[in-house]
Amino acid sequence: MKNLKKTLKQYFNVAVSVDNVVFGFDADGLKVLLISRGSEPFTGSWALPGDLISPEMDLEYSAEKILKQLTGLDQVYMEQIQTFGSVDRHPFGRVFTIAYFALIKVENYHPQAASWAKDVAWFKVTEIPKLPFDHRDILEYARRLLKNRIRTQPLVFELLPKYFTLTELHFIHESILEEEFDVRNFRKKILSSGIIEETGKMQKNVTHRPAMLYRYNAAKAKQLGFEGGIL
Amino acid sequence: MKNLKKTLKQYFNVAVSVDNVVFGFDADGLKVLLISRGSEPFTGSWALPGDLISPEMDLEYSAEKILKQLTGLDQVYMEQIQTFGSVDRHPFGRVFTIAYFALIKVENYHPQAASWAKDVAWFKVTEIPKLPFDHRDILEYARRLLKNRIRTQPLVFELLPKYFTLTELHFIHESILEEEFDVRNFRKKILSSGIIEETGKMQKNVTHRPAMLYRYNAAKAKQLGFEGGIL
DNA sequence: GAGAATTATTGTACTTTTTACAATATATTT
DNA sequence: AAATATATTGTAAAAAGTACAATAATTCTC
Repeated sequence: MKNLKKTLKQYFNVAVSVDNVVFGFDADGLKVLLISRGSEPFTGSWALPGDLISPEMDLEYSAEKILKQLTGLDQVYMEQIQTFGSVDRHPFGRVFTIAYFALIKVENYHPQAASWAKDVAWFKVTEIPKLPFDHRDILEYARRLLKNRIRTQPLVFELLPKYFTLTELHFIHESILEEEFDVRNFRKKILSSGIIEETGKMQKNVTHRPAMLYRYNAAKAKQLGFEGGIL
Repeated sequence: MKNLKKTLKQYFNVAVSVDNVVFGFDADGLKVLLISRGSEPFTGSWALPGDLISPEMDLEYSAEKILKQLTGLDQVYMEQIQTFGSVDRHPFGRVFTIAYFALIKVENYHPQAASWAKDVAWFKVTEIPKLPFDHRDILEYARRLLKNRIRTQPLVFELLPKYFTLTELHFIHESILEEEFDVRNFRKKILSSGIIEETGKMQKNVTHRPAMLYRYNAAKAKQLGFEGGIL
């Protein structure tokens, strides 16, 4: 047993971190939240928000905590996407990182300083600066995953405000899927699915014909089980 | 910097393991490979094949190595599925485990002893014994993932022999999806997809009308990009 | 070797879903 | 009042999905 313990010791010699890919959406398209690193290594570089995990903290909780520190938001849609474990991905030693993605409504977003973040900013997914570690790979992986998920799960509603127009819904699908959809067919399909409902309200302060506002009907979506997805 | 190093030390105090969910398929249905543990903790218990990762070994390589030791197989379809990181999932300390699934052709399988496995056996996915750690959760997660993937990716061909009958292909879909498909419609659809092709060969040594043997056409599947999947 | 047993193979009509395509409506601005 | 900007709506044709049952080819049994 003594021997076993000694052997074990060499394994308990690595670290694990969490990195979050935080997606947001506005009139400009799909965005990702990056921080300017406040600690070594790569201090000052734009990077995915992440941190090492304390040995006494649960994995999920660690991911949520980072997001909370950064955005002040709780109860955000998060999903674990992949663990990256190349031997040399971190200059300080062997660090596995577990990537999560989070979808937030930009309207609710309140940036906050964090010990590990000197600055925070949204970047269009098509205009990402050079990133340290393997963060670029992680981000691309997250984009692919989001793209794959979006057709079969109602994730877009995590990114849109509570009330939204069909045009916004249309645009977010086109942004994420990088593909165009016919206006009439899109509306027909989304409306006949029953997962969104009219609110009776209209768009205000726009310089053109105001659109009707819709809202997501989570109960209906759940009831339908979302077989086959939205589009 | 000295201070930083000291702080870091408390993080480099965890271990990471890999656990593989190895699926196989035969006339009985979908199977999972379990080992009888050869080391502490839970020695002698049936469990998922897995091991701690050495700090100097890449993640992917670790997962492949375990499978190789166990089955003698190389170049097997493997995919990372999820990382499990509850604080108390391992009695020896904080151990994150990264789960992979592997799909193997039972015909190629040659069981081998490994230091961490006293015994190896296939279990029907519907008849799994009590498992240690959170292996039950991992297994169920893998089953769900396989079920979701199978409609949109040609994974079944990783589980079937090189030459197979349409009845086998039909049965494996029904086994994994836990759902029945009409024989005529199934055949019509799979054949019209173009991803399998006739071999001209027939089944032999069967006690009834022999079936035609087909083979997967990977080139065609790739060319089609598999939009929409098989079923 | 005739009939039984077992699995393999095939088509058609109906329903549903997807696709292609363009004119009109409602608001603000000039 | 006209120009500008975006919102909203329908129809016909094609493709895909669904429901459904009879016949064919082999071995086995007597």
